[in-house]
Amino acid sequence: MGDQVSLAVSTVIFALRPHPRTHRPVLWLPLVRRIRAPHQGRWALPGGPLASDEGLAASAARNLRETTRLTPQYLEQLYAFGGLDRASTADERTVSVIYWALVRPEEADAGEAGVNVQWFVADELPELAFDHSLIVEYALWRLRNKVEYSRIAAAFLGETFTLAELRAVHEAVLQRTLDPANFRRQMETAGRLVATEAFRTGGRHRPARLYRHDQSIHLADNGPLTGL
Amino acid sequence: MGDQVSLAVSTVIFALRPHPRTHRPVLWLPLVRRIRAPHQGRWALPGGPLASDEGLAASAARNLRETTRLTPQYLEQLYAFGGLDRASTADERTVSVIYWALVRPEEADAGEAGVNVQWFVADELPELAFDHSLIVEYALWRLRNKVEYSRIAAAFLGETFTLAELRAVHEAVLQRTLDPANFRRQMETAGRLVATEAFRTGGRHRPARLYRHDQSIHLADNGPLTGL
DNA sequence: AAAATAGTGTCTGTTAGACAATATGCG
DNA sequence: CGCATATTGTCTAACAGACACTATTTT
Repeated sequence: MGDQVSLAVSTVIFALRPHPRTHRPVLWLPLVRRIRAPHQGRWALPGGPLASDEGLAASAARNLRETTRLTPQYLEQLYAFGGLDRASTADERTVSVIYWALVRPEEADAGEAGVNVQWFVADELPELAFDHSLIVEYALWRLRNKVEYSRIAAAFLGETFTLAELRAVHEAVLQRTLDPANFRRQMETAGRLVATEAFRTGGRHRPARLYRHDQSIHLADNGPLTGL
Repeated sequence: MGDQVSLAVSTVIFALRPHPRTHRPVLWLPLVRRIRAPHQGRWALPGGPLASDEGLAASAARNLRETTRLTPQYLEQLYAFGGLDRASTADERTVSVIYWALVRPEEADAGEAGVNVQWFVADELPELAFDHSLIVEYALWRLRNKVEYSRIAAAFLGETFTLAELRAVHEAVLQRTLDPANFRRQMETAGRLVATEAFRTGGRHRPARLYRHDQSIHLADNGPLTGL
């Protein structure tokens, strides 16, 4: 005994914020500084051991709330990592179930929650603890993939939004500009948007119509349980 | 104490075999009859507790070998299930990491390995133990999805194969007929096939060219580790 | 020659992308 | 009015699917 496998849950939390230099919206994520060995002092994904009385997703959501004071708009399981090579200085063996989440930073924003928590631009991360650099890379790949065929981008926006706002989210995630005309048609063809009668005014230009997402369509597959 | 979470690994194993009535190739999978409570007597996915000295995928492969005497041609993680509602009569809490695998039944075939192991047609399963019916449904969905954009179908075939053979695999997985002309062009366009100089003779018709898969292309993403 | 599958050609409808043109509120 | 973005229109290349047609081997 003593060689029991322990189970942890960690989460890659994405939010959209302006880049400090370019001021264009980019992906950020919060990391936690490790205060004990192994990898003491390095930045790591927020997470912790799975409590015996909570589900995997619930554990991820709780940890997210404790780390950032935010509520996830979207939460999906990413992968379970359990290789023997993970814990570099290990008597103990840990399997980590990783989730990824999208949040709206507006809500509690710069509260900067915990003292050992700091937000980083997702594409400019330091070397992380354990295999967390690899995990973040994979989560980014999944997000960039999924934004193209699901209504996941909604998680970064409010109840209603203009097509330009929605397009800005896609552009930030995909890191390339999109043709406004073609983007509009793709969204219309996809049939996930519902036009409202309201318009966004205030710019020095023609007001844009506000849309909302069709609530009758599930946001995405949160695993085999909810989605199809 | 005593409320520790235990970790198990189970695998959905797919093979192609003729349907007992129609004789057309369909998906089969092996199940194990439970010999103890809970769900005693019901059929369940092969699996077992994770040994502390083996990785998750290694555990799945070992269990697959012990259950079917077969070597997986393809193995990928499906999902980690850890809801509190899983174990129906539980003092204990179990999180299951599920893998899915493709095997070639020709190899050891009707050995029918263990005495409590039986193969079933994937679309004609009885009610399974725990949430395993849901899990199989999800695995089928993943397989049917993936066959359309990866070279996963290769796992059901030998080193070389005709386009008709490859098409038969796709048809069996997708459960619909495919146009031979269009299928050929799609495979050629995808660029994953390499034509050999050999032909398959023996039918009462024109011989068909044999192809092989481009080895330089990874089979698929076995998680973030191998694939991209 | 007849059968049967291998393999090619052609047509149509849909879609992604590039880019031109028009619409309209705001300063 | 003129700017800036919203919104619509048009054209082309690529692709999927339906289906006709030709090629080649076995019996």
